[in-house]
Amino acid sequence: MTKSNNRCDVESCFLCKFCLNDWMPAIASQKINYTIKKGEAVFKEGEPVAGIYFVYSGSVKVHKRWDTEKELILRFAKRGDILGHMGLGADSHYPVSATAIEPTVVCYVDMDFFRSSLNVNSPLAYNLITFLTDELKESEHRMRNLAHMPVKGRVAQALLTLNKQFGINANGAINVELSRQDLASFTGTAYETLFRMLVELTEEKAIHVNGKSIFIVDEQKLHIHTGETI
Amino acid sequence: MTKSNNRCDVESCFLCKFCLNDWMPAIASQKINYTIKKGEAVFKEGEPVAGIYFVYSGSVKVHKRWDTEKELILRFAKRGDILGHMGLGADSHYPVSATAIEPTVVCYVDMDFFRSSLNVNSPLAYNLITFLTDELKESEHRMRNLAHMPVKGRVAQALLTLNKQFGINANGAINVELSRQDLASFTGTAYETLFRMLVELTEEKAIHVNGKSIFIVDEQKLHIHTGETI
DNA sequence: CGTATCTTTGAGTCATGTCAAAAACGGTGG
DNA sequence: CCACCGTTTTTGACATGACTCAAAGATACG
Repeated sequence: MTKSNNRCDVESCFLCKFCLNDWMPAIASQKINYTIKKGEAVFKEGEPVAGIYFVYSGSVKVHKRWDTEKELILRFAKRGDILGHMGLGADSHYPVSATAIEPTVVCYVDMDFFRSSLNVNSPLAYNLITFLTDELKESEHRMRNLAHMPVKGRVAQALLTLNKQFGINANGAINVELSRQDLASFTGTAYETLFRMLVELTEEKAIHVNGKSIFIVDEQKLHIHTGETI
Repeated sequence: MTKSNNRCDVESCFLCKFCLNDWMPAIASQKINYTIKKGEAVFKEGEPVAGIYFVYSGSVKVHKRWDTEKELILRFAKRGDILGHMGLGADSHYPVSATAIEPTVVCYVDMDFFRSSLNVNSPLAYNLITFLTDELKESEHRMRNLAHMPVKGRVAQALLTLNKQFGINANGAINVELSRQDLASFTGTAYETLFRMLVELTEEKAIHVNGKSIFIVDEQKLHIHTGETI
């Protein structure tokens, strides 16, 4: 995790939207950039909260461990996304870990400073409220799916989510390099089970797998398993 | 759902904290009270968002359905708690239902009005941010548990949560009247499975069941199943 | 006192996790 | 270029936790 002072300017980042305005130069001056290697942590579960991060480039997985050997990946963050906002709550320890899944640059703002910015900048606060609400919605949605949706549907759901979040690359494959283990953790299932499901979905011609690349061939067939209308 | 205009004054409600101040009489004037019968809905999944609710008395379950026959109870709300804050997000439809589990009075504020209050009242916005963050934390915690924790542990966890939220009554039992079906839905399991787990926990002398009442006898033994240090 | 609802128990099935091992792959150094 | 080693993928067999279905008690209710 190496430090630098590049300014960042991300159209989709709601902090940037504010800190680039003339009337909020204070935030910009507080920003620090960190470069993070693949597999390296931005912060770890249980650590005291230092600040809040915004992804400038690369991608990060946000995960929570269970029983030393198992983990659940809660979400992914890419350019423009926030990390560490859970540090805003009552407890001053991160309840999750954030680990880069490819070389990543994040922009860091001290939590006290961010907190006071919220108090003087209501559009920023309002944007954060909308963001948190949508996160909560998504989280409760996935919670219900974990409770009631069979694994195959959850795999389908995970692929659709990744497709939406990362888009497709030049070849038409979902544009993330994600290990099978991580895909399993994101689905909330065992490695081998995930594997079998990918084979089944391939046989149904819903997806096509080539090495690490995954292509969504027929979105409708995935939706059948999620049991959700689009 | 019958309408009235009682003023409410709930120490633990963060809206009340603001709307009782002289400088925020506007909110108070906008509040409407609704009386809701047991089993009646405050709002239903899929309905267009009208406003935000605060529980004045009684208790409400917040739940999300799956497949017509199954549901997951996400949380409970009692005196002072918010309902319908998910309406603050991008989509203008409630993603969950809220149903009274006992006779309840809620206080209603129109969403547009609440939104504009947030813009002019930064302490209110800041409080909401803290609240949403803690909700999100809790939600992701339960998400991980649903993915990895066995049912017995989740039952234990559910009982500990209920104990914490509702406290105990004069007899020492957890102070909610909750159907077994609802307890199962809160745990994210089938009715019969929940039942067997309650029997097992009773045999282990971790809890004691008497009719609908549940007593926590040995909190430590419950914690063993949740696998979490206190 | 009959009907409906909820509780309790039993038995069977199935999905999913676990374990183990073979096969394929990728890199490294001689 | 090849032999070697570590890692990831792939497959098979198995164990079991949890859900389903069904039916018998119990309790509430009108």
